[in-house]
Amino acid sequence: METLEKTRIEKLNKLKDKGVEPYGASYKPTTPLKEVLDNYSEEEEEGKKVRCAGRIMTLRPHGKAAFFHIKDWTGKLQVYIKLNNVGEEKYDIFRLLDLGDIVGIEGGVFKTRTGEITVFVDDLTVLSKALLPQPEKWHGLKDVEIRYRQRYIDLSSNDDVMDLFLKRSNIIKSIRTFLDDRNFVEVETPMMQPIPGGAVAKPFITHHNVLDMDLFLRIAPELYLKRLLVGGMERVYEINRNFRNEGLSTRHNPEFTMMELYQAYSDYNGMMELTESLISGLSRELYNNFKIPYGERKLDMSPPWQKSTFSELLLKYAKVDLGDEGGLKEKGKELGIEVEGVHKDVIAEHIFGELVEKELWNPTFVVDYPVTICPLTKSCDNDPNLAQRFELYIATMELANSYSELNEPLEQSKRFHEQITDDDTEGKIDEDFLKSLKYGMPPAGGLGIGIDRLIMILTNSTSIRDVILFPLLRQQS
RNA sequence: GGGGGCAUAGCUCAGCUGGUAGAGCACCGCCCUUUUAAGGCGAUUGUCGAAGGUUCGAGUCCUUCUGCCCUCACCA
Repeated sequence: METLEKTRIEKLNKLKDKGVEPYGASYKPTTPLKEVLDNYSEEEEEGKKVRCAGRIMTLRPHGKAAFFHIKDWTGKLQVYIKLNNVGEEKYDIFRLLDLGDIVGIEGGVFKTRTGEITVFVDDLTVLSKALLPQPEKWHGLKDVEIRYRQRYIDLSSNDDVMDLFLKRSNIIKSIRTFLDDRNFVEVETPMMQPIPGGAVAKPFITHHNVLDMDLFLRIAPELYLKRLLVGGMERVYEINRNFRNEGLSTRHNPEFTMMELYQAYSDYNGMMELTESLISGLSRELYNNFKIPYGERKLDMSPPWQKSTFSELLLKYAKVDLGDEGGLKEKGKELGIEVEGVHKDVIAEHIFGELVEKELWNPTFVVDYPVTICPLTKSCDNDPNLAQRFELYIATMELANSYSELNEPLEQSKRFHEQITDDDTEGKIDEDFLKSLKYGMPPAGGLGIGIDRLIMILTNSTSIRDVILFPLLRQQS
């Protein structure tokens, strides 16, 4: 409503009339509010002066004095302002403040008779006058559409949302530390690629004007990271966005954050160890426990994690043998899956998605996929039809994907060309990548972890939109 | 794209079988110098998502559209 804004603009002008600059410059140094609360001790700190800044969240005026809470991203602190103490001029300025305004305060710390640590204001500075009101203090902001579209209000009014995104940042920091400790280096590879590769997905297309050249937002960094292996960078990782022009759901956002890493002289077994150590370690770091809540249930992240082969699980939950083409087709038809002219392994993959994934609750490594659906993966020594690949499932979600990387150039070339005729995808092969392999890529383990999904698991969020600051929504008309 | 649900004040929500649009908080005015969902008194607050239709009369019933949520399909 317009009048709410209007009355605030009037107050803004009154502040200006009083010579107050309502949009202050720097205000330093300030003590984080949590620190004020943590450091307080009755004997020594009574009356100790502090300087703090934050947004006014509650306001309880009592005529010639008032209590209010200010909030910063560490916590909430009560402030007491009294006419006698700050003088009429300051107090009149204070009277023009509203919920949502950002102020700086200076004063002595004390405890009220109800026992709350409070700052007794000596000086007050207006740092930002808010023209629109914050959501209601008691219920906060619940409307998910406003929460996603105007995340700034969500963050400022819902503490748990702020906590979650700070947690997200810390998790990613921990991942970096973990990898740095294992001597990985972080790199950045092209987000705009002339040939989108490294995964099967529809890309976004964009155009470079000066070069008059179509480019694709990357669907995966894989082929570039492997070039770095060829170049001799033995342990590389990248945490960055991938873009896939496909549907949206509680588990899919068109741009999402992926961590991909490659470790020379390792293989998918090495990647399994790394994955388990990383993710179980994160759950312990966050919860001090391997048993963590997710949705209505609990997840048991205690290592070692269960390991099952693709075909075992297919047999167990779909009652069909990976080698039984007829059985797979029949099962596929039952489930309404396209089977005509489709390779049996692709059918198996779909059946797996339909019947097996939903059973995989606690962390499970699914290993040894049919090689036909793994064009970038080395096949198993004891069975050329199986690939040295695992996918990690947690809470029925595919969370990670890993291979013993195929480093044989001629075989890689052959698989690319076969895949193209099969899939009729974009029809382009990254020939430079194939060329790079001919210079010799060390055997290596590769791993991709969907970071948003990992954050979902670790923060008990059931929608990917709750862990992405600005999820994609339709433009409002 | 298919199926299901939702949209009422700035926010959180009521609104029954169709009969003059409500509450709490916020906002506005007055009182109040240790309160904490401060309190007391008073006043205001609306394109009921949009457009059509049925009806004497629509927030309510019907149709279409828009947006969001869930779900299925594609995928990670």
